[in-house]
Amino acid sequence: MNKTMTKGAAALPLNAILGGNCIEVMAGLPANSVDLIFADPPYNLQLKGQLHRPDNSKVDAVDDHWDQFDSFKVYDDFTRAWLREARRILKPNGSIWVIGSYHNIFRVGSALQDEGYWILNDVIWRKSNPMPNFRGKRYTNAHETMIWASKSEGAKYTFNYEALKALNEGIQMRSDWVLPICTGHERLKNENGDKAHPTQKPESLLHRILVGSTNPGDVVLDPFFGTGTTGAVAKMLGREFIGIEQEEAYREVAAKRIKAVRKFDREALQVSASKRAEPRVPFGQLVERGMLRPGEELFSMNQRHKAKVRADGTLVGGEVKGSIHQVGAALEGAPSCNGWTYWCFRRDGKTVPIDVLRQQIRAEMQA
Amino acid sequence: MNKTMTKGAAALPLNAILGGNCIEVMAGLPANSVDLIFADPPYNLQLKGQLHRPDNSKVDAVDDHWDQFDSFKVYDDFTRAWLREARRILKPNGSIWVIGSYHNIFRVGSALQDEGYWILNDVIWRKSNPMPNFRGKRYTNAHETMIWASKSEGAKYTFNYEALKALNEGIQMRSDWVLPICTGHERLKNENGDKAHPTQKPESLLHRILVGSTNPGDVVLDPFFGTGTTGAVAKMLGREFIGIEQEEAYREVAAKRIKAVRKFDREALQVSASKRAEPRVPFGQLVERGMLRPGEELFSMNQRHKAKVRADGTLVGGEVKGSIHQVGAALEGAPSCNGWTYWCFRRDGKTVPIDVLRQQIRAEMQA
DNA sequence: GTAAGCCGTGAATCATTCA
DNA sequence: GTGAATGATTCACGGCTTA
Repeated sequence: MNKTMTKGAAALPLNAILGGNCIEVMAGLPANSVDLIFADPPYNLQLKGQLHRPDNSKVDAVDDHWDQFDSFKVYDDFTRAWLREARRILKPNGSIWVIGSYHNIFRVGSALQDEGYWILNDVIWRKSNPMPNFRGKRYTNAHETMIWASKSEGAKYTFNYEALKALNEGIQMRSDWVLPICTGHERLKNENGDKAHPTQKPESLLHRILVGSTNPGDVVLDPFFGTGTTGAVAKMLGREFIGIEQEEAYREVAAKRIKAVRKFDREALQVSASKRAEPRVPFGQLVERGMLRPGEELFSMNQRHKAKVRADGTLVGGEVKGSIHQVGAALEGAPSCNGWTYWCFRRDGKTVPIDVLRQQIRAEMQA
Repeated sequence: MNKTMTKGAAALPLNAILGGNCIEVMAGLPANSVDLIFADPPYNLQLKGQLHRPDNSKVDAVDDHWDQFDSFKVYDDFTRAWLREARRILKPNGSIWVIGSYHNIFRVGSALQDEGYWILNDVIWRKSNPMPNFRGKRYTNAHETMIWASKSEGAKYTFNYEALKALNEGIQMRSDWVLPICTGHERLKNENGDKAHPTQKPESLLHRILVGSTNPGDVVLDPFFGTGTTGAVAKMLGREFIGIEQEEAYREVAAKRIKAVRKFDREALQVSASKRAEPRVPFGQLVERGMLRPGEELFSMNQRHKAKVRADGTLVGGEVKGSIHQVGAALEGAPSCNGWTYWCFRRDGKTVPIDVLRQQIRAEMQA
């Protein structure tokens, strides 16, 4: 299953789990090469010795001067360093997801903005079965926060709007997702029955992220791979993955897990497409093909206006001449108008939107 | 109703709305004197052009001068300055709530931590009726984030656990609160009918915060008072308030509003628990959660039709694609169809209606 | 009087292609 | 690169009008 893809000087190892420090490993990967990054970085701000400064010098675990400020400083430096490498690797139209809790997410969000990413949404994972607060001293910590950002302002990121709307039964997907935490058979265990990883994320979370922000064949990088939830879901959904994980024990669990995953069949991976992707049909073609006759009258959806079709596919309505969109906008006094859904024609006493004719043409094109 | 309370050198004006810049005004207030701070600072939205709805009406966006900042640096400096003064004024066991969106909340959260506050929870306000995303380019922005923090680590902050549990029908209050946005009669209007303030917060939000984090008689400071929601709810609940607001027009509206507020009598607090309809469960969630696999076949109740599940929660049955309801209706030649009771899946040789899976999810949600 | 339907609106970083 | 043309896009409520 492993492949490599050559991009510029360095090669991009696909469907592989790489060992080592994620900042160093990412530094060896080619620029502008991955479509999506999902990152679940360490939350704990008291990591001390486990963290490296951006220059890779180790933080002294027995430093007497260790205090809260140092702690934030080191965490911020670490965060900025990995986010910088991640951004270099990301394709110009790629996007990143980062998950965290109130311990670290504000540091991460600020760093994302400072490094030039452009935040698209913050999304709340609302846990349907969180651990209660036993001491009754605070609110039940029932959610985690995810940040979705593009590489830069104005980038054309992937967002499968229709697919997400379909996932949500026809209503556009919101920024709060109700999903259970990872338990039961999905939760990976060691031989001794302990959980294999303390913060294993549910596959449902990655499913929604990958369906929404990638297309089949896209490359997904996870720099804090853990037990490989990102890789497992990527494989199911026909995406390529690259995992980076420092701990050998986790790499082993992840490799075994992903090996057992079956990819969904091709038909199942097809997802509701956006109308923007449909081929463009000029209105004039309806006239050329005789679906509408020059001189025929069209009526606005609200029955308040009418216009006449001309041989070149423009309309005349009152004083206004122009495209179906221009005439519709002018008659309504609106800044814009979708002529396809605005205008109707009459056949056998019935009023039919002209969009029906466009759909006929599109159906023929596919056949 | 106004009183003053002398603390050290300066006097603490109670139940007053102070004009001027909040940083300067706070600088004139005595240290360690207020029990709670609620702050709804400018979000720094950075909006570009005009946004239209699909019906071509204009979205009345926040374009006020007070929300404009030249850069993150300027915004950060402003944030740190007011948070520093706020912390000085706060009693050692007091706490602070700050609300924001992804535009600013990460800056605010980092600043809180850097200034020495200790974050207790981040709390999500899940809006039951948010404005949709009109262009289909992102997730519906359906929530805002609040941060609750004590003055320092180890402080003995107020948390009325039992009162909140009672508010939540006997279940421990979680970090996500579902509340509607401020509309209807509660929304303050100018004489011309326009909204008096672009971002008025619902009283329900402040109600929960004040019940949870203060006791009767406590002093609540709001440095971005706006139209005085904090003051109004504080008065209802028998707390003292101090408001700071730069814009005279807002101060006038707030003063008038608060004057009309009556302190609660017990009876008014009794709110009939609204019977909620059963929560809607999108079919896609069964797929995301692995209860049904993409590619798996479903069978109609009458065994006459079958269809395949796709990754986005739509079905393919013969030539027909769409939701469980749409495909069921099409295959039956019926105008409509309840897909939940129409489709079945097979497990261990048995045929089971998919509605069983929905009931499982609902049971989890209620637990 | 009541029910059904239309209209307005809310903290929004909200387009893409072709000439 | 710039500007014009095409044409895609909304959920939950509250208030008011009409039947």
